[in-house]
Amino acid sequence: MFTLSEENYLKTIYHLSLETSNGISTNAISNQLQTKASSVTDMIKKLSDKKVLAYKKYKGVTLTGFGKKTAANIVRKHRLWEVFLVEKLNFSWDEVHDVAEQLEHIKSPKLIHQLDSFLGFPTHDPHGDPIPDADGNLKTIEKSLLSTLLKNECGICVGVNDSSSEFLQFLDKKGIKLGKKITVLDKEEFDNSLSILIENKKLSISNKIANNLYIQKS
Amino acid sequence: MFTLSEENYLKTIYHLSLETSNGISTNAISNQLQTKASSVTDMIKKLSDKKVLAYKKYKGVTLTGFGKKTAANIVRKHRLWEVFLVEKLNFSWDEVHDVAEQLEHIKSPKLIHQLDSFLGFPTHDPHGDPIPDADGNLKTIEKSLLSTLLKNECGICVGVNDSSSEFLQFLDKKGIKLGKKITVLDKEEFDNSLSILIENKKLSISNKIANNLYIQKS
DNA sequence: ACATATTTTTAGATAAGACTAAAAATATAA
DNA sequence: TTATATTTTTAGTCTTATCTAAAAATATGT
Repeated sequence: MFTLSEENYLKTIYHLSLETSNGISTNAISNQLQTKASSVTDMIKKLSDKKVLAYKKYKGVTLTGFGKKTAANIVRKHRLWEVFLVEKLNFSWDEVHDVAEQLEHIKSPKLIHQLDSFLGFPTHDPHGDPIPDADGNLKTIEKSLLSTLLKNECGICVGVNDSSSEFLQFLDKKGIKLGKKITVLDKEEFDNSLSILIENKKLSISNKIANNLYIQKS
Repeated sequence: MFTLSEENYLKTIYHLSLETSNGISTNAISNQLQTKASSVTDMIKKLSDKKVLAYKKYKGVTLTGFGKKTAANIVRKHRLWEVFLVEKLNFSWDEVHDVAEQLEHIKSPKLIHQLDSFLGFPTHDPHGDPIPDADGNLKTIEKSLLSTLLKNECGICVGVNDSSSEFLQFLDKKGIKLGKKITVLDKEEFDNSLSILIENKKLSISNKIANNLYIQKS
């Protein structure tokens, strides 16, 4: 069994592992968790004693198979709870993160199995992120940043790269929702801003926004 | 804000306060929480510094108004989650306690408000215990232990005194559920056992059982 | 009422998880 | 390749919540 802290480290290392194929450095972890590198070293030792991390001094860490599964299960819980909050309790997608951050640590296999069933076995959370299955496997879909689309290309909005409430509220304000079709009308060389079409409305989108919206090309 | 431990002490003291009108002794708390008396003394000091307990050395503690409200809110969360688990996730009433024990510590006023609404503003948990309202007020109903009923008296089964899974499973096996009408057909002087009628079936009930079932007389 | 028993508190220790400061290892650049 | 910068680890400290053992206060029984 893992403590709250151990679970938070595991989850962070899991997320970092999905972004890089190398080992995860002490500093990368401490940046993410807002702790000091020395605290990370301590925890790394504990987690590698518990067989969830492979660790060689000064060489960073990688998750073991067991560690990957354990971490994926925490992420699974987090995302299922997010679906619950949005679908059943009328939370908006920018309000769910902090609560799910707490709920993900509840220990009850039956609870998560029943919740999954109650929600109709969802495959993605409200931000478009995939929900790992009970074995910890992730089904990733083909998606591209909106900023990589060329003029006249189009696709469905399927996810966000930044899930801060500021960004999500900005999207709400602009009427940009997951599932909507987006067409790139024009690209501005000068500042990499885009002119897009969404639900018959023309919008001007900065590069910063386009770099944080995922599109499934169609 | 209160830590997990602080919340558990508060909740325990709250429950003990409902049973006795006196101050709560250090030993009573340590028995309930399975900790040592010295640990209780430490925590009592911390909680009285935080203004939730009134404390005089060697004299036991009582909850302040603020403490009572804080504790009632934890109990409110516990019982709402129990309703959720039984009504929405198909848990049985003997499976909910340990999970609710974890869920009660989730901090989100919106979550609990929305959950309450989602559940249709329930007034009692699956064991018949009243759910404190958002201000911490408890509405207690008139109820008596089955063992105090006289021959030929009857009433509705409205709660349990012992909510261990052993006892609850025993009730399931006997077909005794909350809401059912129970009539005392006979009382045995020798061992204080009862002969009762429930749903047209005659059952023999030991004194131990009758001492743990609450009846609303009718 | 006084000796004994019980309860409660104090004092000091431990483990987890964080920290700071300094040392050691590794990476980078002239 | 050698000096410098960066990263990581070690060593030691702090806080929270627990513990044991002993001291102090209160309660009980004859």
